[in-house]
Amino acid sequence: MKIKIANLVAATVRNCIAAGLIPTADLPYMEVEVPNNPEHGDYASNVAMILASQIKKNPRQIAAVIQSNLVDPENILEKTEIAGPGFLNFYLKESVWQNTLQIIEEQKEEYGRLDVGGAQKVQVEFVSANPTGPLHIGHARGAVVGDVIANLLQTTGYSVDREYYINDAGNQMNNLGKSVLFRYRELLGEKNEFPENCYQGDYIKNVAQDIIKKEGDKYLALNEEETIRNFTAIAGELILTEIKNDLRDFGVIFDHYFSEKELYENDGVGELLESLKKQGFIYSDGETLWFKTTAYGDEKDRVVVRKNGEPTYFAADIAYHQNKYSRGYKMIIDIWGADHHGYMPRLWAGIQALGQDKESLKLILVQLVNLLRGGLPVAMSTRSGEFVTLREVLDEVGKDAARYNFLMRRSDSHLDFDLEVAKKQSNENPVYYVQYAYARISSILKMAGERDIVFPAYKDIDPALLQEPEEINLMKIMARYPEMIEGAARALEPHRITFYLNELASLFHSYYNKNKVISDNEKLTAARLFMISTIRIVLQNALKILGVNAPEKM
RNA sequence: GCGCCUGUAGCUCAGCUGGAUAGAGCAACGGACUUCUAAUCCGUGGGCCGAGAGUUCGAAUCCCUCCAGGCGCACCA
Repeated sequence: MKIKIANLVAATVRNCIAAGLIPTADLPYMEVEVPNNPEHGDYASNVAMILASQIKKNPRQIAAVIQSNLVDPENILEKTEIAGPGFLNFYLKESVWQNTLQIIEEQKEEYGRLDVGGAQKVQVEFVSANPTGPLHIGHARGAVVGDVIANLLQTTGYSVDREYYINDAGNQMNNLGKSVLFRYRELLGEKNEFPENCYQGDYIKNVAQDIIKKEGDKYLALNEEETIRNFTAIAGELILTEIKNDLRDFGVIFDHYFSEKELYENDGVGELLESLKKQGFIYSDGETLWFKTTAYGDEKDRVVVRKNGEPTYFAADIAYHQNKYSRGYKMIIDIWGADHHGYMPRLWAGIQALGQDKESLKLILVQLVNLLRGGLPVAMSTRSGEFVTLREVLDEVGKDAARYNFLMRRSDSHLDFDLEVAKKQSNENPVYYVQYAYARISSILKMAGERDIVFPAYKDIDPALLQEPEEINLMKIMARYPEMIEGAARALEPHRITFYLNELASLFHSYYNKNKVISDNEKLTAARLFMISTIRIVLQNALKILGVNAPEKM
């Protein structure tokens, strides 16, 4: 709808320029938007003011010229007004809004599905936590944000893959194996001091226990180095399986798990460094190899091969991103914890050295979660093993409330997550507010069925009966659903959906309290049943993108 | 010291990439269940948009300088 108005304005301005009514000017970049104040029309445009500054004329005069020459081939305008400093306000015919009821009913779960992406290949990489311990609350936010961004892009016509990068190569994995070995010995009665830099969490004991159960004490007699390698592999495998299970129960399913280790095994890193060296991006200071990231705006160059001959994480990461591009992705989205922001210029430099456009790699920072319980901070420290796991959050507050809570804020704003509030089934918890609207509609439709009221077809209702202000507003906001989705997808901002849902649910609850849907008036009942059914469709489509359930009953 | 993010109602946050009189939820206060679900609704109060200068028809939004909080500044990942 917004696009229709924009096109209509653009066509009019072009006509006016061609007819000499407006002194020659470029067709400006202009805004068509929904005004804050509904008294300013359904849509408003600032063209006249933009043109005014270009050609130095009174914006209201220009607006008047545009207004009197408006072309409206589809006859959707009720009236237009010139207001304020020179806004053009457009009021649309009610039939336009009523017509969206039919569109929604016809398209059902397709309503809001767009093809702005043109099937372009996109990869979203997220979570990517080291398999050295279970996922905790901090990973959960990134998991939901990544998942919903992927859903959004999918629904707007991109071909999306979700990928998890397994950092299974560094020395933190070696520490994991070591930690398990210590617990293993401990459980088998050997006394030893547990080293500082090892993982303290109870899950390490569980892994050791598991090994004892399956293979007994045979590792006590074996070579330590080899045992650590074995335990690393076993523990990594077990923990990764747990991570996958947690994510699955959180509603997050990945298409690929990409192993850093395989990158080395296939010599991706070595080949990459070789080719970058030929292009002059790599130099040696005699002991280490440096990447000239300053060539692309990084504040200093970065080491890619250490003194001891081992490539750094950064080297592997460039190779990884080269691999991504080689798989044909046109847009690559990485979701990171905000504590990694210092790493951004480095990676952008890396992919530009590969000949890729900086714009093709979107780096999204998700701020850390501030975990509370009843208003008081919950202490968290990974190393000591004191942290709230994703599993505990799932058990305590459930998937829907957890996901919704993480989606209620812009991802670059800090988020307080209060376990007590998230768990409460009350008005403090917005997820229920939205779900309740869905359940209420379902309940009304069910009631209508029980009273043998046949659900009407669009041709059998008279949408002009929907004259209540709340009804008009409901139709308007539903008509804007696709625009909201497109905006959220373009900006990669999932939180816009929760705000939209809250508004739609609020309008519905208000309407519900004021009006009866099922009444003695058969025609009115039919029209209202039809409308609330379309509300239910929109609620369902939006909730589906969020990965939150839409319950028939609550 | 340098860099990134944040600063909007008592609290938690939106504000659609520069628009018109800055909005929600919670909390506070007062009302509405014999009714299609009260996990709801209706009403009332509440603001130097961190501060100061600047850009222009127009700034919470953009530029600059400060102030405050968070996070980074590895041959860790």
